[in-house]
Amino acid sequence: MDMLIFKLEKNSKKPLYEQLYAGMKDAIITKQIEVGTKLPSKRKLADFLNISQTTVEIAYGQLLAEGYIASKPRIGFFVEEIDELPFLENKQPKKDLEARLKVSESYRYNFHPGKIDAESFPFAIWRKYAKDLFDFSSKEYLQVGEPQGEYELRFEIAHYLYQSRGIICNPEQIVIGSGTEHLLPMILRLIEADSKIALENPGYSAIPRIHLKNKAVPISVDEDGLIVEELEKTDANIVYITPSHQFPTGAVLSAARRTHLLNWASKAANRYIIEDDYDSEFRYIGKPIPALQGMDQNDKVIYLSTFTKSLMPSLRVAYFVLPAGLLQSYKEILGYYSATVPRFDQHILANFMKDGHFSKHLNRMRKIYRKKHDRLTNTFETYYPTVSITGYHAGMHILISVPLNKTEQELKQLARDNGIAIYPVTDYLLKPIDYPQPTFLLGFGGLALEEIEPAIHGLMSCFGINKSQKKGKSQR
Amino acid sequence: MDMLIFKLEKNSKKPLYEQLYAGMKDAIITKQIEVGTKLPSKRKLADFLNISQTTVEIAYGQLLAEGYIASKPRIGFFVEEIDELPFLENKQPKKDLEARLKVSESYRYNFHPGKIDAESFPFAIWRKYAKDLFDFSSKEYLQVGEPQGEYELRFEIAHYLYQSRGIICNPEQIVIGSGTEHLLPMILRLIEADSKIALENPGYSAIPRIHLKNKAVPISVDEDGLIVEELEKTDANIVYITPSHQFPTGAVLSAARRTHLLNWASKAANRYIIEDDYDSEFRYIGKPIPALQGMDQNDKVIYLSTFTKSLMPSLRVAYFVLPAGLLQSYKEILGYYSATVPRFDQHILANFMKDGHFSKHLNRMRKIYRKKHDRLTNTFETYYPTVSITGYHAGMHILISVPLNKTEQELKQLARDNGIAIYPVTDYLLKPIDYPQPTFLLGFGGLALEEIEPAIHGLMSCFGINKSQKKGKSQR
DNA sequence: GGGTATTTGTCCGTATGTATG
DNA sequence: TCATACATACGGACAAATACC
Repeated sequence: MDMLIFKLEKNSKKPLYEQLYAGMKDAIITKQIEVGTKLPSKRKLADFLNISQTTVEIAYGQLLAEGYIASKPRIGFFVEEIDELPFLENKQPKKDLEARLKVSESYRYNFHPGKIDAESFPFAIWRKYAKDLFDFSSKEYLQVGEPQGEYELRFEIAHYLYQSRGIICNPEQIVIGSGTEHLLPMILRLIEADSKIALENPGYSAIPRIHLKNKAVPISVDEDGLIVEELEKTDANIVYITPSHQFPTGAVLSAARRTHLLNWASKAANRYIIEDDYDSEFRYIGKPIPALQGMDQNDKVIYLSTFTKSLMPSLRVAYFVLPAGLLQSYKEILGYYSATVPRFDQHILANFMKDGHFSKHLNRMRKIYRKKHDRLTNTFETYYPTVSITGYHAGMHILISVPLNKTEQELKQLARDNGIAIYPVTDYLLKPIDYPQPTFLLGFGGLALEEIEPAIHGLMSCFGINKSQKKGKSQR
Repeated sequence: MDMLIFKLEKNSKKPLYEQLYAGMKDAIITKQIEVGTKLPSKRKLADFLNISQTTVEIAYGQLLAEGYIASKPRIGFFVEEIDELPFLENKQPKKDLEARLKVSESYRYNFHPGKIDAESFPFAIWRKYAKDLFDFSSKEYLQVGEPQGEYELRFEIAHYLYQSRGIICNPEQIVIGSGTEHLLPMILRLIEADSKIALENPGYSAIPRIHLKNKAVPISVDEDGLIVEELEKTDANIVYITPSHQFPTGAVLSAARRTHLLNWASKAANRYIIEDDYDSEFRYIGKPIPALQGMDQNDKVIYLSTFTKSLMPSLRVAYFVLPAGLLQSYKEILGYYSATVPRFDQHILANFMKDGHFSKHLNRMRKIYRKKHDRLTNTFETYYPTVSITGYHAGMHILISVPLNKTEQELKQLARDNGIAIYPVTDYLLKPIDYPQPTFLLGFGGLALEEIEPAIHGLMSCFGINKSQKKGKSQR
């Protein structure tokens, strides 16, 4: 005991027992105390160190719990044999974490379509819900949850879908997962092993890559959305579509095409429509576009959506709604899959929605994004009338076509060299399309309102496009 | 103390101590607790109810002040004789909280192999880290994160793997995702489009279902683990294996087989080994089994693991470590996938690990699970010597074979009718195997230590197996 | 060798500091 | 400022193991 010299600092921010615990653990690991040695008794050590018995007791208790020592009741504590790991020497060289972290985000202006307005997110409220959850949740939440996702969240989603999208479903039809990219393969497995899937061209780029094996069929898109007539000519039996705001063109599937599409699906048992409603929450003019799912009478539409845009990308919560007819197959084929979103997060979100914060947030964001959207389009219309804009009036991005003779990749690089990130539409092509002019996606979610104008001016100036002189009205 | 069931609601407007006080007072008045009974100590009760000692103290103090209990310093609190008040009849009817709670977990004893010991989880610490994260994290965490997962978490995992599994890798090789079921398809896509995968039989049941399309080849398992000779005779080029504790048999892949397997892999460019190290953290005798990955010289082993058992299932964090040679293909083929675990959770876990809580927790849990494991095996050895046990000495489950002439499904149903859930090994078969006796998995993670003996007695009695008379030592 | 004092881990009630809202 | 609750720390009571006489 004499050699056990611990420097305990009573005024340290670390509690006494922690210091004692750490010191002894270290001594044991480094073999300063041999295996089998009897440790000084609680009282002895407490006396020696001028601390209380309880303090020693807690420290010993911790060592005991972690297996460093063993207790023989009424005899003493003894140092245990530690499973020695032969490779514990020479610590791993520390990587320079800081340097690494700087790499990712270095753009002055980033027009990434996946960015949201983080500044306007009600972080304080979310934090409160998160904290409350950890305060009040039971340990049951540590165990594995329901495969389809927590009932409470599915309930809130069903409620939300009914209120804002006119979709009638019950929580049993909803399946929660992390990200549409991961839900889609599940849906495909559900429908049929060797389906042939039709995709919008251009379209959400991750999709074709997911399904290289299922030979994907590209279908063209015009200003009325997916060209259903073209789909009919193929032998695809599944179509993945973004009807309310086609990604990336922004086209809305016309009413005629909607009924046409539903008819197409009803003509064969193995035909299905996967409706991705990823950003329908943000629509700035006219009435909200009802979901295809709501018009479907034949259990043909699988509705897919996500909180990525409407809340935050990092939460990774997405879901699909199964038609009643597919519920049984779901249970047989996919029933064993565990939901991929941590239960804690599911409940935070469910509580957040239950108290109305989600709808409130959507209403707020709609206004904010509308302002950004208007600023963006107005800036182009006012200063750069030669740049044509498509994909108006909804979502969190638009498409611009610039009257230049350079390639999209050249222009993209040019912009990046000037600290501006833009995204060529060709990145989203499954099959080449000849665009008359270089065309880019501009996502405006991640830019502050005041940044939008300077960002556009910056972009145009590095493209060599000058401001038009007829600078009439500035913006609404 | 066991019968003292209080329903404390943390989010009630009534303070905790008030609820506790009222509950105890009620119990004393209604004579549910006899006069003179020693109440549970502050610590015990606080622990049991998951509240602080002080809270219990205040409640006891109030009871003390009102004369319901008396305090014997340093001995305990004792129920006092109460002048009975005649007008205190018919309390409000008991809420059927129990009924509601029963819905989800209707088994008295559930031997599910996926359950962990939630009671021993350091929830308070986890909660602190969660809260801190929400307090101090920036809004940047709302945006989408790195595809492979947050660097900080990958860094901690790399460190952990080095320290405890002898695996040398850097964070760039690690990919984080939610659940091994979702990571596996990614790995398969990475390696080759039309690989043929070999699986252990019996083995982790979700795997074959994931890969119905890739024709899976079952390979038998004996007491030394996967029979590599059998693998060699097939044309499979990928093998999925659980070397450190075969699921479900518990066999450890022998040293000879290990080198044999690595040799097999080195013989063709497209051969790979997927090493699932799902529960290697818990090993109760002998030295830890080093990972195959550490012995691999040819970039043939993809190491796969998860926090499901070592921390909690509901977090859904799993990861794989790519050999350096596959990094380039990863970036090309899978680089666009977003990590599926919410960034918040990734950072909570990373911070938790950084401060050493994860290793601490593992050491603690190893001890706790060892106790349960010993209790489980001792009970069988002592009372039911005709039941043979396999899959010893590691993990969170064992295998038992019962000397009965009924089918496994019959016995399973029999047990369930008696409120006990057990899991037939045949549920994990890819190809039928004839077991001489009905064989079941018993996962002991989710049962409290004290529940284990009664659970076994209950199970055996409904099977009609009597206790052996030579009840020598009860248990160690 | 049997009784007794001492040592020991375990359990306990109490007190104080601190964070939160 | 106050109520609530948690973390930390103190010192005594108890019973079993041990050492001593």
